[in-house]
Amino acid sequence: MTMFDETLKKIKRGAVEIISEDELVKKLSKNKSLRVKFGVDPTSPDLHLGHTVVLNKLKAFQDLGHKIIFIIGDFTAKIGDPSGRSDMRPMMDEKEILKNAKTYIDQVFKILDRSTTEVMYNSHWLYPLGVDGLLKLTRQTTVSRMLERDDFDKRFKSRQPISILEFIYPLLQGYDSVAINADVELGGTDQIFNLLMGRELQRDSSQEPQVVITMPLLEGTDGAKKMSKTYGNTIALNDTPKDMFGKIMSVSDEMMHRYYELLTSAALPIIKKMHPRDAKAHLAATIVERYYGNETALREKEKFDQVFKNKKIPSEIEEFNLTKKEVVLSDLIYDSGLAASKSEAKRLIQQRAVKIDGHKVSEDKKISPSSDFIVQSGKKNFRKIVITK
RNA sequence: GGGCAGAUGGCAGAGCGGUCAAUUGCACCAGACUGUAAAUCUGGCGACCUUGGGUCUACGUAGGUUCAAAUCCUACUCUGCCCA
Repeated sequence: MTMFDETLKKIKRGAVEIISEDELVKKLSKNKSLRVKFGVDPTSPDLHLGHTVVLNKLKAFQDLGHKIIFIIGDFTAKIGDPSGRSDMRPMMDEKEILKNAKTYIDQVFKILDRSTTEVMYNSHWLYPLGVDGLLKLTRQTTVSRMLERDDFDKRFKSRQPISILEFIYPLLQGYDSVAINADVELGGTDQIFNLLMGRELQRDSSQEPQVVITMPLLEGTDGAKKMSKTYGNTIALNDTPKDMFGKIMSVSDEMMHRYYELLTSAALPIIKKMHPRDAKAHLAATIVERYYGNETALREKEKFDQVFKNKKIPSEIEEFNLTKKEVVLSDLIYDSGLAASKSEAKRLIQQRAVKIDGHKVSEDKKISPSSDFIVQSGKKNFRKIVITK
């Protein structure tokens, strides 16, 4: 196998579609550094493992000596990408967008190499574009072409609203490619339409159209929908090591293999032979290690075993200062943050989910503790109650 | 511009004058079991209280009818469809 074949193999690994492979080969064989575009709209402050599927691929490009153009869609975030959506997005506040953008960049560099990455904000060219420029863009495509899109088509057929604004989104994302003269653009499979729009607009501006590479979408912890903040099924890069580990452990056995496939380079046949619990623990440790280092990963694994396998009380527990001499247990549970409301606290007691120092509590009652103690609600929530006067 | 239909809890979606804090599914929480926070089964799932009971807030918004409204009426807002 030649060096070139090796390179191509690295790029193709895991990719769903490359449009077109011939063009990619042509671009690669020029032997110059390619401009690889990746854009994200900072609609929420956290990147999650779903994003890393593509980020890992970007890293691969980077390792091969290419330049990553990381575009923060501060302008497009205001519109909201309709891709894969079944409803309209709310318009976002500019301040919030910029705040999110900042945290995005920090997180992205947990994976990408800072020195060969260029970060750009698409408001830099989209604001100056103006209404004239925008109208010119809108002439490049037609309503029926837009309606060919699966997500729009579904919404149209199920009589859900689609605003004109959403039609404009793909044009703006496509224009980003023109603005930075992209050679390659990466994205999830749900992005295919937007990515292709870039090719079209580039052609209209007599640029060489970008090669489009799509990566699979990672399902969230629920195992059904794609990982997305809106569904609340994410594992975020900014999650604490504990949450990250725990969330991966809560994934179904079936999903675990999918995560292995898309997030690690592990050999799948070997994983399938492992005991599911051990395989999952290994996956969790591998991913935590990537973002928090080897030591933290080992520590989290130990803590997890301690709490869930051996059913012991964890070594580190959040503390709550109790100032009153006497307190109703349900109030204490609510005050210390173990329950969202007093009703819920009472319910937990009724369901025999509450333990004090390891002993099940059967009814709500006033307690007047003389020394510190540990309250547990359910299997995973602990609080150390510290008496303070 | 005209006509018709719709807006219900985190989501989907019942209810169409009192028995509705609102069927059901998903999500979520808990219990049992286990190989883990997998799977499965069971229970719970607005808030507050003097808790086998009571009070308050909630079915797009604002009013109205009624002893009583998510359910009827009016206006408004938003959405879809049809006509122009």
